[in-house]
Amino acid sequence: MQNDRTGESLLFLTDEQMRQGIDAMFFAYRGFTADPDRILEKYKYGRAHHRAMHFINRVPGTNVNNLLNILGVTKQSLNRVLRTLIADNLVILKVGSKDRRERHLYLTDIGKSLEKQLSTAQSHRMREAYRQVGPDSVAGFKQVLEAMMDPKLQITYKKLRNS
Amino acid sequence: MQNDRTGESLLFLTDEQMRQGIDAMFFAYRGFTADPDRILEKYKYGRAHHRAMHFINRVPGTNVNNLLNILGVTKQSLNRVLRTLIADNLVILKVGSKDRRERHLYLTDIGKSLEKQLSTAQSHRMREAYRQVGPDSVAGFKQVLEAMMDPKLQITYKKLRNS
DNA sequence: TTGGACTGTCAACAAGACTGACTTAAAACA
DNA sequence: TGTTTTAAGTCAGTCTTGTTGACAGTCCAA
Repeated sequence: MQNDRTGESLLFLTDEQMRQGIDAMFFAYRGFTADPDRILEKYKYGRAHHRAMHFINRVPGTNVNNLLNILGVTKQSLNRVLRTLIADNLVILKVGSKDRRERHLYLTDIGKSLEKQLSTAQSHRMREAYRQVGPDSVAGFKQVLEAMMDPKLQITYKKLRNS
Repeated sequence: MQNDRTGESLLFLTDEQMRQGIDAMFFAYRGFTADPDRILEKYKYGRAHHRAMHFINRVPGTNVNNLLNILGVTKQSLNRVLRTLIADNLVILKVGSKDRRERHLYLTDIGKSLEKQLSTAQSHRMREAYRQVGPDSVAGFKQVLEAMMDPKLQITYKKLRNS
């Protein structure tokens, strides 16, 4: 009764407290995307291009289908973005050697350098936030985020950490 | 040297660790929006309508300019959304009594009921995540989110908590 | 060896964001 | 009082990013 306040205190989370959490997610996500967005504007790319580059970098050689599952968009939506990235020589396609239906995606050196620029900007804000709050809060932050994901994406997320 | 690991351990956050944080924010935000999105689809509304309703509920009687600052979109963008919400009798405008140029925004009873439905769905996932990780992690989660906001939105966020 | 399933591409369209220019009404100022 | 500023709404046009549906090439198993 004294300890194990976990269940107890959380049972009494009010609507107001939950709404504050919603506010926080919304405002924080705007901060999260703000810095890369400014860079992307200069290159006439959008957030979709950033996400594609981010995850192609995270999973080099991924095929299109796998990337679709990670991003959660339709084929056409991704395809439009990939076409411009390929045309601009930021991404290259390689036909699968085992299964020639598959296209494997890689960042070129130019692609890697833009991705680096974007992730540096995005990480900078996150790193500064981490520094302000300290490691224990950071651990809590990641735990809540992970618990909020759809189960399938939770698995994807764990795979990204291990690869 | 033993304690005060704050600076020390965070100085050594690798690129890989930061990229994991980026993955986590992206996947968690998809979870965050997934449940309301499913409800909104039934009513032929979008995320923009949800955000407007959420913050009109948070700041009843807000004027349009204030809502624009909170949402971070343009007048035209918000106006399109407000027009449909007003036409459908989810939101009402009231001419300001002090300054008759201003329009104050309120949810109608119908609006409140849809907002309640959306926030219940969205809170449900968050509450479950909170329950899984416990109160300390939740505190850390909120601290990091707050630290990631733009300074202006940090102020807005604090105001929402106090009102 | 052929029919079904799978991988990726392309065309057409819709939602929701943006900019820029303009109007109307009301308040503030000088 | 008359001019300027502010709040809100509107029109027109564009861009990004999402959607569905049809199609082409490839693999594999009956």
